[in-house]
Amino acid sequence: MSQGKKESSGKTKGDGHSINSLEVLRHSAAHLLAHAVLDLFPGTQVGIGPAVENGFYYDFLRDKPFTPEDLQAIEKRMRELAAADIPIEKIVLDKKEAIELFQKMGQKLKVELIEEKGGDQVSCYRQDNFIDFCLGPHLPSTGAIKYFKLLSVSGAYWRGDESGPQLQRIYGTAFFTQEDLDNYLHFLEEARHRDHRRLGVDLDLFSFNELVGPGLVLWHPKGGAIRRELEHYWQEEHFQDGYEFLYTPHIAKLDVWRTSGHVEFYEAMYPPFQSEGIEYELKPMNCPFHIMVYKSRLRSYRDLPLRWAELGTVYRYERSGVLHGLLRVRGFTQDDAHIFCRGDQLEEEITRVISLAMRMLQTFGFSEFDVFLSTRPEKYVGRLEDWEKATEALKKALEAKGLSYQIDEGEGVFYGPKIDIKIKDALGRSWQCTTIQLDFNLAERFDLNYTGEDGQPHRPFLIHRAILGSLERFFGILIEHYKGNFPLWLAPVQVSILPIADRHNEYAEQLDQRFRREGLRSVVNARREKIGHKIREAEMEKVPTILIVGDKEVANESVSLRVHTVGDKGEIKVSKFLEKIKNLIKNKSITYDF
RNA sequence: GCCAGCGUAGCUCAGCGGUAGAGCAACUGAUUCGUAAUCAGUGGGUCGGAGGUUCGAAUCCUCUCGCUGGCUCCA
Repeated sequence: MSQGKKESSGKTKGDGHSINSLEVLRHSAAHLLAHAVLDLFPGTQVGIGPAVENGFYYDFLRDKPFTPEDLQAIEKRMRELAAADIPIEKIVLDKKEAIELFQKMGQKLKVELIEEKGGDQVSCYRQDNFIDFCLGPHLPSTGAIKYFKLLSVSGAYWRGDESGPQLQRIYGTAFFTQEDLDNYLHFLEEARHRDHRRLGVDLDLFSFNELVGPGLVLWHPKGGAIRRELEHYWQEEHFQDGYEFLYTPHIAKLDVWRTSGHVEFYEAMYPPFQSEGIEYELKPMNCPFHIMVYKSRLRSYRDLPLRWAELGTVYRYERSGVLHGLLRVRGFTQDDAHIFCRGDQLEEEITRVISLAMRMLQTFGFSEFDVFLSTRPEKYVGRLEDWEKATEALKKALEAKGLSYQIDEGEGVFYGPKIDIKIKDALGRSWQCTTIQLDFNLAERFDLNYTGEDGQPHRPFLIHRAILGSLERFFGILIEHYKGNFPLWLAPVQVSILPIADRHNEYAEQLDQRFRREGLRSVVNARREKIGHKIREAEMEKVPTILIVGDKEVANESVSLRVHTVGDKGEIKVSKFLEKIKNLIKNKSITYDF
């Protein structure tokens, strides 16, 4: 995931070389950070310190770890250095000179960088006693760095190499105005409020358990209600789009993963286990099973395309440090499908998948998409002409849908080109969900064929695709996107009925039963509490519609409707309420518009 | 997996070498009430786990498990 908060400064338009750009400000802030660290902790070596999407960081090599108190002290020192308004000047040195200079300062990492990257002339920036090897540009002086904050410290490998030394990375952010900084800090705060791990506990949606194991999701009844709706919706959309449904096992003989090549190439496989002397393996993917169904009989060109979908639960050994709530787990359910088709059907099939993806994602209220087309990498399998044909089909399909997309040249996986679609959530953050991938590898390894018009065997194209990605992950994204305020059709409890006094309980129960018969998820809160208390409880549970029933409502066959986050909507006839709520649910309306 | 930080009641947290605490939640009783917290009482913890130091450990040390922020990884 990328934290795609939009820069709000307006002073940058991606122009990294304008002196007024946020990028320059942040890069200079990174230098200021390194300057402060060297002031306070002499002997520290500096790595690299670039501006990044939402701020900047600088990497340091030092024996002792930085503590939160150190961070505070560093920030204080930065403010002092900024207040001193030290001029930042560019100096150009001979490469040899530069190496000697940094060698003398004990900055071995910098020497390494200069040796590798520096030309005959090496550009450096100096502010007081701090000198850095850097292309620039920078602000004219440190005084312009006013609105910044250090955010966190973490480990980072030198040059991203796991076997190399580990550095300490200090993250911070900087803006041109206090308002922009405040907005960003507010955004971080808002993201914390929306954190699906927090809301998962508060709303009783799901949990993890130490005994059960890390990365293994337990869906609670309320999360289960949401999943059930997701699955129904998913199945209905796929049925309407001509898919058929498969169910396949969670384990298979290791041999199938040998044939598929996973044993050799896929790192996230769990270790196999033995039974009756045969090795079995938990499935990390569904593809081989679908392929085996394909191969269960001869296929004719008339049979194609075949669109086979499965909500298939797979298990992948993700390294312990990468697990993250529902967004990165070890057992998850892909909304998977495999399409077997002829070359002449390719473009049409891909277009259909894109349409389906757009339709489904829009249903959840996602309206902004970033689309990426990844093309053939250097190392690849399959025939060049198939790659070209498939890549062309992907492009044409995107163009047919009028989607603007970015080409990631050479970034495709080795087995085929692909389209990835990222959605933007309510906070503007990007999440990858949909992926559409051609697979020349498995088609070959499993020797897939169909009989053509000519009576000869032909290799079908195999498309592997997921729309939501995985149910767990998509659930997590939805929780954050809606901030737990699910649209009516997804809300675990849709209606909370609150009798004012005991004598209204019977009426409340009658309503509840009637609602259930209509397929609504409703509950009665007959606790002997004041109505204000029960309203508070329902509001905190984020129940979309709250129905208060007392003497008046019993007499009128009505309810008093209160809509979550909106407030009191007044008295409404039960039949009218039912009609409206059923309509909102049927339309999968994002808002509750009573 | 790596670096760092954190694990005390269901939740949020205090206590940091001398008999385990608060608020909320839960439970019991009273209250029968009209749009975001009625009052009173009660129960609840091998202080993540294991070992060690100490007369004495939630508190100090070691190991381990889990979580968090990153890195790396996600053919």
